Amino acid sequence: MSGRVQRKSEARRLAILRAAARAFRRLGLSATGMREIAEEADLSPGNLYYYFSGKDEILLYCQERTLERLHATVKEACAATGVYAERLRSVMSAHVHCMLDELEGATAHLEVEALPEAMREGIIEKRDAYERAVRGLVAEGMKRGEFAQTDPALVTRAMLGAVNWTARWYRPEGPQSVGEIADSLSDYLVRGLMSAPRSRVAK
Amino acid sequence: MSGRVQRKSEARRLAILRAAARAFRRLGLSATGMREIAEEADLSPGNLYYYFSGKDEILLYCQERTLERLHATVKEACAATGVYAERLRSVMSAHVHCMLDELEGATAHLEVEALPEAMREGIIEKRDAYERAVRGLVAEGMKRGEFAQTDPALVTRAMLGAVNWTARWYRPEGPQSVGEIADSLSDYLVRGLMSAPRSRVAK
DNA sequence: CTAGAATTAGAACAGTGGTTCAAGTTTTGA
DNA sequence: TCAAAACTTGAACCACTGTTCTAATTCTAG
Repeated sequence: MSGRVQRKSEARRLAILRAAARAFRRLGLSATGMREIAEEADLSPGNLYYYFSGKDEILLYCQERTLERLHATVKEACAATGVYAERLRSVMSAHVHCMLDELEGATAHLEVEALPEAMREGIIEKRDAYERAVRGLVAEGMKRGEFAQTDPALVTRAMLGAVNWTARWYRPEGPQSVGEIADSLSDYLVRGLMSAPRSRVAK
Repeated sequence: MSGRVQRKSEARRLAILRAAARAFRRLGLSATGMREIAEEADLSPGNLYYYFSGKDEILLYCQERTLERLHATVKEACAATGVYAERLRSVMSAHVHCMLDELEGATAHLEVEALPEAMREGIIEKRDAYERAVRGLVAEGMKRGEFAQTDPALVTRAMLGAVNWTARWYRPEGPQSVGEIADSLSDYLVRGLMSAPRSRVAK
């Protein structure tokens, strides 16, 4: 039976993708060459081409994997019940984890422009779908009066910018854990949506 | 007198830097080669080396210029009087303008890692000084009770992330002007700081 | 055990992009 | 007007990086 070998090969592909994601996160996308990916995945540069057609494809799969994870969490939040504030918080928190977690943290999806024209379309569609879903939560929360009335698109982009940006400044050796960052950050981002009476509390 | 020619040369250097900043913003940093910069600045590739020692130096000056502009605005806000909410809003708004404005918009400063080791230090110092100043406004607003008590560092990074991210999605042909984006965005970001009683307004 | 498939390595190739250079052209100052 | 300085050019150079290729090694199935 060839199922065995195929499964093993599939696992290897995944391992390479994870290694690539690590390398991208550590060195930055443009600074990470095939040789670095090979090094991180423990195989020779030429061997990468047995599993993937090239760097572009590796990048493509990295981005797809991450976007699918993100989409899964927001889909869950859409289906959930409860106040929108809590749902949005969970999405933002998961997003932070998705980028910073030791093992599966990924940042390659932030640079869509690095993909060749032909591959971009699908990724952009997925990314937009995610953004649309988040915006849906924001908009619905506004409609219900739970959030203040503002431009949902703009606010959504602001939130996503803030969480995406964590990849730039987060350092594992820092004082806060990923979980703490995820909590505080999502807290702040959702608080800005609240339609609380703007009472200015002096002193 | 050689003052005349020197002044003209200096102006040319500036024009090149602006052209480079435009190219960086339009094509992305790593996708912008010396040849593109030359094209945008209307001179030959080789000629760039008469004014700058290389691409690294161009990038360095681009980043310095932008950081100095940013620092100037936050310095002003620190010296100003009035509520901290308003001061912070003005800083965030200026930051957005600094990145998106038609003529002087710059984004190269977002990629410090692209600089060679030797040049990084100074830029990082400037960048951190800016961040520190913004954080100072946030922290002081908290101490005065104007803002809710949270981690100033984290919130500051969230705000900067949100404004920096605008460079990724802003399109000049979009429906909103840079000014509108700057206003709405800084509004949202500061609202999240407010220590309003968390009254949940139902329905 | 062995033939064939699957996998791997490492050298060589090719395009790209930063940089250099020698030789021109324009500008300046006397 | 003329020589020196300032400026400009375009081709050539070179290191780097994605990729290909061939030969070797490992694994699988009968």
